[in-house]
Formats: sequence, structure tokens, C-alpha cells
Amino acid sequence: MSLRHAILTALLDGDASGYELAKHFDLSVANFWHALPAQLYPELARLDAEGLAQSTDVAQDRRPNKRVYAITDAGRAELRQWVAKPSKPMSVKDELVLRVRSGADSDPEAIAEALQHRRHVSVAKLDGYRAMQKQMLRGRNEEEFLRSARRIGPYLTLLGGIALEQEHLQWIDHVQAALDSRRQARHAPTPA
Amino acid sequence: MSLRHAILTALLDGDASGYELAKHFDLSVANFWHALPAQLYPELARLDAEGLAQSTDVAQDRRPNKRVYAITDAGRAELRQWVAKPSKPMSVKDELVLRVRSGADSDPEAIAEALQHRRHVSVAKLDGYRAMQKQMLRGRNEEEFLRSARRIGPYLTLLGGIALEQEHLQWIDHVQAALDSRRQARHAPTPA
DNA sequence: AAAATCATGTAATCGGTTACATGATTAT
DNA sequence: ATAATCATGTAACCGATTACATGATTTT
Repeated sequence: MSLRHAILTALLDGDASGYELAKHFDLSVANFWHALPAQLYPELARLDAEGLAQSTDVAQDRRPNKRVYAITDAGRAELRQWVAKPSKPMSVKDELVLRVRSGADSDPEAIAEALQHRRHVSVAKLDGYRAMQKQMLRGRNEEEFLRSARRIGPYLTLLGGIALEQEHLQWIDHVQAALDSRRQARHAPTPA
Repeated sequence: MSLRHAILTALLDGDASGYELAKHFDLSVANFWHALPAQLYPELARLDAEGLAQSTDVAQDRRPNKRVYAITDAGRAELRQWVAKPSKPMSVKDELVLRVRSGADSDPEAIAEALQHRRHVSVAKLDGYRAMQKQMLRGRNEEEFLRSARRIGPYLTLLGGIALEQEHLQWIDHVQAALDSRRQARHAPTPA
């Protein structure tokens, strides 16, 4: 159960409410964890109850009030001991790849459409990541940043997100090209 | 619930028992789905009951008997209509990336060790994929294969698995380099 | 006035993991 | 004999999603 550690890690970057976490969680941990409000709210309450986070009710006058959570010293300690433990293997679930495997030969049109849809999603994600990267670097190049920044963890995670989406895009284009060349071959077949 | 479609897709490559699926599932769908025996056995029984797969008890004399499942016409039809439906977004969960984010600055030694461990895992996976690729190509180059092969879906999925692991390895080495250069900077700091 | 967004939660259900149970066969 | 591998399942639990409920505030 690493949801709590994902949350505590996100809180290292600054206090946040459940709503804020729910909205930016994926972007914040750059593609490597995900959680919905229905999971976040009770877990935040638990972290508060166990003293790993501390909640403060914040009044706002242009929107409804919110409950902001901050990581505590106990939370930091919990994170530190968790970091040294072995990681479970990465788990990926991607219905699109499954559909490519099963439908590339039987329904290439539907697959091509699905690929283009996913392409748009990936490009949008990449744009978001690149914006975050620019913001973090603040004019410095990467080498400079890695030398001078107070924390590099979030940047390294972001690099992973960028690399993952780039790889994804390349694969999509590769598959699309394969489908296109097959379509031509089917329309003008060269029988033995 | 795409487990059943993942199973049906795997069965397109040939009949299999629950045990065989459990053992080769990850490799077969090349990194994009995963399931344990406790999930596979009941789901296979359900597919059988619903007529999407058909089971046959096969007697073996050098090992215990097994129950082999084959996809049926109804199963193929179910797959075909599923392929045209929209895919849920890819979901990745990777504790290692989370640990890098939270521990790169506070515990670089533990992170470096974890990275090297994952590196070995990734290299082993890549080796397995490359072997499968060679087997599929059977001497042909990719262009030739894509023209002449009866089915290309499994190959395209495999390409995705290879690309994912390559990207992962590059990211690991990138992070390792960043940690190393930081270690040097810490041992020989250049204060203002 | 209606729709969208901000904000927090609960309940029911579903999917996935862990632990357990059993037994055949093969290798050491 | 013992351990490893082959083979199939069940039960309990945990984690995640979906649906529901409520209400403030802002925008159209």
C-alpha cells in the first residue's frame, strides 16, 4: 500500500488539499501514480489521524473553504524509512496495447483511430511536462540545475514522465506506419 | 474489466492452461497486462461457462494432467467488438520512481542501490524480448516481416515492450549519473 | 436562472493480492 | 527422503473505481 507514500511524497512539494491533490496528482508524480478523490479523502484523514500529516481548515472568500494538509516530522520519518525498502516491480496496464495486439490484423481501421486519439493525449501530456521542466530549470541548463538545485528528485521523476511519453509517441507512429504499409500491401497484393 | 480480453488475446496465440498463462502472461502480452493464478483460474472457468473459451482436460504422463483452454468463435466475436471500444488511459504504478522522487535528495545511497537492482531486472526482460523478436522474425528484417507475416499484432506489442524497457534503462542511467555528479559536488563543494 | 467549478465526503461494488489447501510428478 | 516443479483451485483481505450525496461559489 504505497498510496500514503505517494501522498506524503506529493506533500514534500508543498501543502495541499484533497481537491488539489486529486486534480494535480498525476502531473505531480509525473505519470507514475494515480488516485481518485474517493481514495484520497479517506487516506488524508487517516494520515492526519496517525500524525503523519496535519490538516488546517483554510477560509477562502472567492471559493468554498478547504482543508489543507502538511507533512509532519513523523511523516518525513515514515517516508525516509520507506524509501530504503525494496520496490515492487513496475506495473503497466494499457488497454490500447492489448487492442493493438488483438486488433491490428482483424480491425486496422479501428486501431488506427484509437492510436490517433491516444497520440493527442500523449502530446498534451508532453506539453504539460515540458512546461513544468522549463519552470523548474528557470533558465539553467540541466547540468547547472543538477548542481545547484536544493532538490532534484521531482526533476528526475519528471524526466521519466517525459521519456515515457516520448517513447509512447514513437511507438504509436511506428505502429501507424506498419498499419499503413499493410493497408497498401492489401490493396495491391503480390501473390506467389 | 479487461482481464478476460487480455486472456482471450493471449489465447489467439494458441491454446493454454491456467498454469501456462500464469507463467508466461507478462511476457506474452509483453509488459502491458499482468495477472496472478488466483485471478486467472476463476476467470478461465467463467470464460468456459460463458462459451467464450472451451476447456479440454489433457492427460500427460511425465507431469500432472492439465486443463487446456481454446478461444471459441463466440470468444473471437467478443474480442472483435471489444477492440472497437475506446481504451482507458494507460495506467503506470512504479514504486521505484516514487522512491527516486522522495529519496534522491535524502538518501541517494539507497536510491542508487535500488536503481541498479531494477537495472538488472530490465536487462533480463529486454534479453527475453529480443529472443522473442528473433524468433518471430525468423531471419526476415522488420519490413519484410510486416509485409509477409500472417499476424503482426503480437510483434507490434513486443516492439512496445522493447521500447519501454530501453527507455527505462536510459532513465535509470540518467538518474544514476545525476546522483553520481551530486555525490562529487557534495564531497568537493564550491561555496559562494 | 442554469451550468460549471470548487470542495469534501460516503457506500457499494469490483478487481487484485496474499495466504492457504491439495495433490501429482520429477529431480536431487 | 526431500525439495522443486507442475497443476488447480478457494477464502480473506485490501485497494481502486463508480455512483451517490451535499453544498458553496463563480461564470454564463
